[in-house]
Amino acid sequence: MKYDFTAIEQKWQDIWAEKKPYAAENGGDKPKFFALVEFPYPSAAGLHVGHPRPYTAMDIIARKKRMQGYNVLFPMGYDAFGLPTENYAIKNHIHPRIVTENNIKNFRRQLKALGYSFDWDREINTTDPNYFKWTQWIFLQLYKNGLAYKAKMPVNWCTSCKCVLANEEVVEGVCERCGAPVVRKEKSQWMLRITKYADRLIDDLEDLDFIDRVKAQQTNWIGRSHGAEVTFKSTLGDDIVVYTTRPDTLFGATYMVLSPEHALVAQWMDKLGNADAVKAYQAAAAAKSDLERTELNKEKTGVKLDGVMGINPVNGKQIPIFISDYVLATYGTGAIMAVPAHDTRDWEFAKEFGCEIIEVVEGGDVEKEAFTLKDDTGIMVNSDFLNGLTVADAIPVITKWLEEKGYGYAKTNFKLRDWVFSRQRYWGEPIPIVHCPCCGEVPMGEDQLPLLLPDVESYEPTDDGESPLAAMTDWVNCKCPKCGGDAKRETDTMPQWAGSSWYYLRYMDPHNDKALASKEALEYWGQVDWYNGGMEHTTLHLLYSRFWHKFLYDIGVVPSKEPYAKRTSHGMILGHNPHYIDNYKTQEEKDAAIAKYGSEVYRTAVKMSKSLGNVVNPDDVIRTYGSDTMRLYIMFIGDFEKVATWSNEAVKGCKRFLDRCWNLAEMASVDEAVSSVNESTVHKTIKKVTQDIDELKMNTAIAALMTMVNEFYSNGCSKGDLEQLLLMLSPFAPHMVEELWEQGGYAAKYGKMACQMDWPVYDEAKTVDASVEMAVQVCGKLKGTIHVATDSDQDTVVAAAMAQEKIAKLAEGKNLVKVILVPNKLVNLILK
RNA sequence: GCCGGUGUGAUGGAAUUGGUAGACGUAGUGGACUCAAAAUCCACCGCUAGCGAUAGCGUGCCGGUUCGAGUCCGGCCACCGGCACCA
Repeated sequence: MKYDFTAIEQKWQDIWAEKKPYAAENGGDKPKFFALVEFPYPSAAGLHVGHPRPYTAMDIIARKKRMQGYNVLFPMGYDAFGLPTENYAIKNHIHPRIVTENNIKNFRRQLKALGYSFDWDREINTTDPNYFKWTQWIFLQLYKNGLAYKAKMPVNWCTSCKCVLANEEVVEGVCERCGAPVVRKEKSQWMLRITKYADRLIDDLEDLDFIDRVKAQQTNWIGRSHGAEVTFKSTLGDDIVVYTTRPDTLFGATYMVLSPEHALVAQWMDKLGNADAVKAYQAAAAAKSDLERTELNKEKTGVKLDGVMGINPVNGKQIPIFISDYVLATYGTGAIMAVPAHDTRDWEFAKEFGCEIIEVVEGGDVEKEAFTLKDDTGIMVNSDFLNGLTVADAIPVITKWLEEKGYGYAKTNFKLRDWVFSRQRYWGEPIPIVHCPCCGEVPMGEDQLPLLLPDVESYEPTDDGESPLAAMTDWVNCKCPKCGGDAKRETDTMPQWAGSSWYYLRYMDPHNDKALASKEALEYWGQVDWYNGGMEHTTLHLLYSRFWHKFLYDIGVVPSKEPYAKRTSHGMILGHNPHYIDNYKTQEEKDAAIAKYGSEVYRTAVKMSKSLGNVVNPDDVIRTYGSDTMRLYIMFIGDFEKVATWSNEAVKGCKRFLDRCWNLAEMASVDEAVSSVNESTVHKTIKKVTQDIDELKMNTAIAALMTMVNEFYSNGCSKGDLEQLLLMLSPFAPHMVEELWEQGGYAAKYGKMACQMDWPVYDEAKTVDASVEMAVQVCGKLKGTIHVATDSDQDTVVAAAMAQEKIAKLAEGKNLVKVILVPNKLVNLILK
């Protein structure tokens, strides 16, 4: 029999579609297990080889859990709102709904071709009105609880997408998606008060089984710092509130800096001796894009305000006030006290502008550089009642003093900002708010949801920053839900992250039209037990959905504080670099490549991209080798968490392995028991594979299966041996296994598919061999090996070692002073 | 600058967490089968010296702890990812 993978894979995919062995029950006696992978954005390009990596890994886990007796929920859906679809639609004059439909069809076909054990009856789509009805419903709850609000503020504006972006979507001053420069623009925007959850989003990480780098990245992003707010007076009588993490250094504050946008600057303007210079600086700062701000962060610039001084509350000293764009309007109070002796940025500024530098912590040379250590090594000086204290001791003393005098109080600050939640685009969930001339902002009635998108011809973005929906007057004009008068709809839509912030809940009860999911389903499934996804979502989707979930918990919708019990992350799949330096033969070609591509030429692997021509299409791999080979290879490629480079050569090894398994079926003897020669191999392999799958070490699990097959080839193989192999292989290569299971008569024997069988269990006693090979070391150096009975005692082992000619020779004329025995592993003889 | 991570043969990667470094795969070499090739099967495959048994070296670099270090500690170097004037 030939291994006709194309026919076999189609056959079993059809059977699974019909018999639904992967359907999850909402209840029952079995323990539940909710395995989740990030649902894809259905792009026009189709599935990339990067997608199958996490999908296959979680599929293997889901399949094994099912075989271990769990009721497994392993769902799939599409995160289908978003700009690329809209841009594609505009370019090709096709409605985004049609584009989305086509893309989803293609994705579904590709996912099914990979044989994933998704419960397809639970498929969801964020652009389905029955779905986004509940996205809008959650928005209304956020609104009613004061967590959604409209505010006029400077926002990130992508010059190419013509749309605002969240802070999380701006990377190094450019748009995360299209790479165009991002500028700041004053706009009225919908905001979500994620900052209210900042503390909980950090603190609750502790109890979660998330990989450390995810926790660290979220903690850094939220950026909690502890310090104090201190009120300085100005000589004009105003309060200037600053935030500092170093209240201990207050006596070293020799000047103040306000951000150029600070309200006091405008207030003081007509009293300033140099108003023109101040205005010019403000204008220059406002014109800078985020990119320019980050690029220009070396040289400190600023303007001193003539005619006003600050008064340091600890000593009444008058100190100058500057404006400078190194102080951000959006963090803390937008104003700082500058302590040049102990802050690098203040020190640089002070040197530039000739400000006084007063040392208040001993230990550095503050004329040469700022001394910034905040630990116990520094002792306070020049600080009146703080003198002699360590920094750590001084902080509570000064904080208490400030509180007693009414000058300030302890304060915690965060880098995290509220989430800019509106987008000036068409292809997103409409925000269900009505603007009424009499009643103001009015939320739509929940019974009016979903608020559908208008079906129109043109939905192109506008240059003036208005949503394309604004031009659709029939849709915009409506009645106020409160007073019934003429009103207008909100025309901005929600960002792409809205639909994905709660999608895992919908899988629990995807067809419910009364609630986002029933109470019973939410109670039954509880949390996602294991969620795998990309690191790039750590401070976007993953953080956002934790925030929404906590809110839903607070209003009693969900029973758990956190959505995901466990989070793992996969590395990217790279392609070969066509411009790698060794690909060029002559020196001239190499030099030309370096000139053209720079340091890129030194990388062997790079991100796959159309322009580099190194993209691997899963469809091609499946056509050539079959999807079982594709699944096996993408798991065998390397450490799951690290980046890996696709190799068309190495795929063959996995195909060969499956061929060998296929041929083994014909070689197997009729004996239905596990054969005695293979018994320990089989039990060892069960142990190894069972453990490795749970730890996401699919590469070594596959290696163990390969080793076992190699053993079968040398020892011979019984039907019983083969049965164990098929069971263990079934999560990895489900199509071929089902076929061999059927052909080998196992299906008839048990009346079940392989995927419905119990996962094999090992007997610890049978994993040990009768004899072992042990290493013999002399003074820690390997000198030979011996074969002894398993669990031999020290005397036996030493005797066996000494019986070797080479060891005996080394021992000649020396005393055996010490023996170190690692049972069944090694013996180390210390000879002197 | 701060946070997180990585560094092992020609190559992708293993190593039960302090115990025989290089499992498994790819590439390569030799052999069997074949008119031949592919496929398949068997064997070899870290470096240096030697016909050989063998000896020496070997997990980015330097040092330390230990009977024993890829693994632990101290100090460097290189690369990757994230954040970045956050007071």
